[in-house]
Formats: sequence, structure tokens, C-alpha cells
Amino acid sequence: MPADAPPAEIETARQPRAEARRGDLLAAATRLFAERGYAAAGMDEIARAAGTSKGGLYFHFPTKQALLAAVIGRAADLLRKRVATAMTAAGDDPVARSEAALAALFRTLAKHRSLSRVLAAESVAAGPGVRERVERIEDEFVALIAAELRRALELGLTAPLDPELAARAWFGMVRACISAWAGGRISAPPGELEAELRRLLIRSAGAAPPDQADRGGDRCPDRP
Amino acid sequence: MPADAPPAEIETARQPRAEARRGDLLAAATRLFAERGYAAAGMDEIARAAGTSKGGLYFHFPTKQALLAAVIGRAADLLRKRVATAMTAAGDDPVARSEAALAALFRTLAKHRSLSRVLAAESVAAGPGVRERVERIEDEFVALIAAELRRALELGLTAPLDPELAARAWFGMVRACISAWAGGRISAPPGELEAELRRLLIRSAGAAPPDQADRGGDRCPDRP
DNA sequence: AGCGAAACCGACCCGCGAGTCGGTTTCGGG
DNA sequence: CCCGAAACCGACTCGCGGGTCGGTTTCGCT
Repeated sequence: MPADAPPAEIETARQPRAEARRGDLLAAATRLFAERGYAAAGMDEIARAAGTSKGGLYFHFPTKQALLAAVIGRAADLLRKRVATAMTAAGDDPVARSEAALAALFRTLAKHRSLSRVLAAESVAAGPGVRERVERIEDEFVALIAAELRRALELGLTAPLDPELAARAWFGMVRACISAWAGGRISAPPGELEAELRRLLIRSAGAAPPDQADRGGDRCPDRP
Repeated sequence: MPADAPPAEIETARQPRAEARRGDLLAAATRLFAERGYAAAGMDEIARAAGTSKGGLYFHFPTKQALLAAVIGRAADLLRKRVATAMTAAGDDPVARSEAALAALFRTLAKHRSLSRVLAAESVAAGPGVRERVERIEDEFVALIAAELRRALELGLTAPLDPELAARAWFGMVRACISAWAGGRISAPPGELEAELRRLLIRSAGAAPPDQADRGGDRCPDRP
């Protein structure tokens, strides 16, 4: 609804190999930022990991902060896309849409562990500008969920609650569980984890699980 | 599996003024690490902020990592103490004890905003040793809650759930809401925030509120 | 082919900040 | 009051890493 998604990336005319390099660089940077942390990851190291040199790296990104910003922006774009398609596929029921959004968030973060690390931990380490950026991304998703929750509340589908806060809390739940799982501190397989988490979410809203009567658009249940 | 709390700090014989200085240094370090981030906060800056000099700082802490470790250890001790007293004061009911633990966590983090920043964001920026340390602290609290939840589950006070996962999710909820509130992105006063959060927690467990089982629109667990 | 621009290379520069060290002050005990 | 140790000071070192730059290769185009 609101989601004033900043237009991602301005695509200037580039030779295809440059585009590929850029992708490699972003991938390497994402991995190393996540592993070592923003400050500890060196530009030379990143360039090497991407199979190129420092000069080549600086041809694509003018500064280290810009590189981090690009990494974050790319992650945000990916999340936006996944969440948006999941929500539209979920139909009209706001509870189902919320569920779908959280599930997409969960799956995307689970598939790319480093994303959550970068989005979680690197916001403070770099300049304050980066922190704000990450916060705005989080707020964007929270607002998305909150809007659905508000609708659900008006339709009487949930117990009385503060949509903003509940959305934020849900986001925190997903994030905490994902990062614990990514760190190997949770043994359960992701499928079970997601199902259990979903139960917690639904119950916390005081909503009846949508699997009784109208199954608006929920698709394939988890695989074992 | 309760809390093999590492014995905090070995207190060697020190002159009282040294102890005071040490405290000032830890306070300043906590503040600056939270504001600027671990990498961006300089040792000289920290020393100055504590009203002393670099040499004086290095008399108390052999290295920057050691300083961070001390900051984190101190924060953990404070949290342990608050949570422990809150839980014993809450009596025997496991649901009440869980609530009390989370509430104590919430209040302590709310009172000292910088603590949550340090515990959240600085784990990756410093060496991997520090990250593990922070993770172990988080695991400790999660285990504490999980134990209560397991008891509650056995007593049939909650809906069927995975205690470990639920505890982790709760921790994440509290953390996310606190940090959003600390960043001024939530307008509600902390008291209301805490109450709303508590409602979410209880409902997500499918438990009836422990003592005062009165509130409109709250329902019993769907599946006993 | 061949020309110009895009893409890339890697040796070098240089500021910054963690850690050092010899010296100075403060304090407790005798 | 005096001495030795604890506590503290701040100028200095020095390695590390972000950023630069002149040169080289690769590509698109006519």
C-alpha cells in the first residue's frame, strides 16, 4: 500500500561483462560483510574474492559505503519482490496475506543467510546514513504487514491489538528465529520451524487459522 | 540446563579510585560503542569521554576487544540479576514466571537503551570470539524462558508448542520492539508498549492470563 | 582493421587509530 | 614523612587498509 519503494537502481548503459562483474562483486561483498563484518572486510579482499582487483572494484563502486549501500539495496529489492508476489498470490484475506508475507520473508532469509546478517548487524558499524537506510527498509515491511493487520482488525478477524506493534513484533520473531537457525543454534529443519512459527503468529493475533473454512490463496504446504 | 553463568568478573584487590575509573570507562565505552559502533569509536575518544587518558584506559583494559568484552559482560550481569529477581518474585506459576522474565528484560533494556545496541549490533563487528559470547548470553536467557515454558506445557497451561522456539521468538519480539522504540520509531509510551507486548506473548502461547483471567475478547486455547 | 571508450589492473600514497613506553602523580602503610 | 607501588599521563610508533592514478587490456563500432 504505502511502500514508496525507492526505484532500486538506475541502470545506465553498461557492457554485459561489466554487469556480470558487478554481480560477482556484490555477491562477494555480501558474503564477506556477513562473515567478517563491515569494518573487518577489506576492499582488496572483496575484490580478490570476486576474481578481480581493487581497481576493478573501484571502477564499479566509488567508495566502501557505496558498496555496502548497493548490497543492502539489492537485498531489499529481492525481499520486496518475493514478498509482493507472495502477497498477491495469497488473495484477499488479510490474515492469509500477512501469513504469506511473513512466510516469504522467512524463506528468502533462510535461503540467503548472509542477507539477514548484513541487514541486522552492519547498520551501526557503517555511518549513520546506512543505519537509517536499513531502518527504513524494516519499517517498510512492518508497514506492509501492519496495513493487512489493520484490515483484519476492522473485519473482526483478530483479537483487539495494535497493528503497528504486532507487525513489528512478528518481524522480530521471524528475524530472531532465522538468525538463530542460521547460526546452527536451532536443530529443527526449516520447514518445521516455519510451521511452528506460523502457529505462534496466528495465535498471537487471536485469529482463527484460515485453514478451516475459506482458504483464500494459501498454496503448497511445507515439504518434509 | 539452567544458565551456567560464567562467574562474571574476578575482582582483584584494587584501590577504590581505580574501581571508580573502571566504572566510568565502562560507562563511556558502552555509550560510545552504542552511538558510533565498535569500529568507529576510538580508544582515545573513549578515554577522553571518561575523563581520563589513553594510558589510563590501557592500564585497565589490555586491548580494545577486552574492553568490549567487559562491556558485554557487565550488561549480561545486569540483565541476569534483574531477570533472576523478577522470576523469583513471580512465584511458582511458570506462565507468570515467563511473563516476569520478559518484562524484566523489557524494562532493563528500555532503561538502558545503549545496552541493546551493544548486544545487538557489535557482535559481528568485533572478532568472532565476541559474537559467540553474545550468542551464548542470548541462548542463556532463551533457555531460561524455555524451561518455564516446558513446565507450563507439561502442566497443560499452554497450547502445544516447541518451548525452545517459542522462547526464542519471544526474545526476538521484545528485542525488535525495544530497538524500534529506542530509535523513536514507535510512538507509544513504554508502559502501553509493554502491556500490548505482554498480551501478544500470552496469546501466542495459547495460555490464559495467569492471575487476572479477565479481559473482554480473550479466548481459551483452541487445542488442549 | 583500427580507433576510442569502457573495463580493468596493481603498485603506491597517506591518514588514522590501536597499542607502547618512559615518565609523573597519587596513595597506602610503616 | 618517606618510600614503593599502584594509577595515570600523552607523545610517539607503525602497520593496516581505504582510496588514487597512470598504464594496459578488452570490447563495440564503422
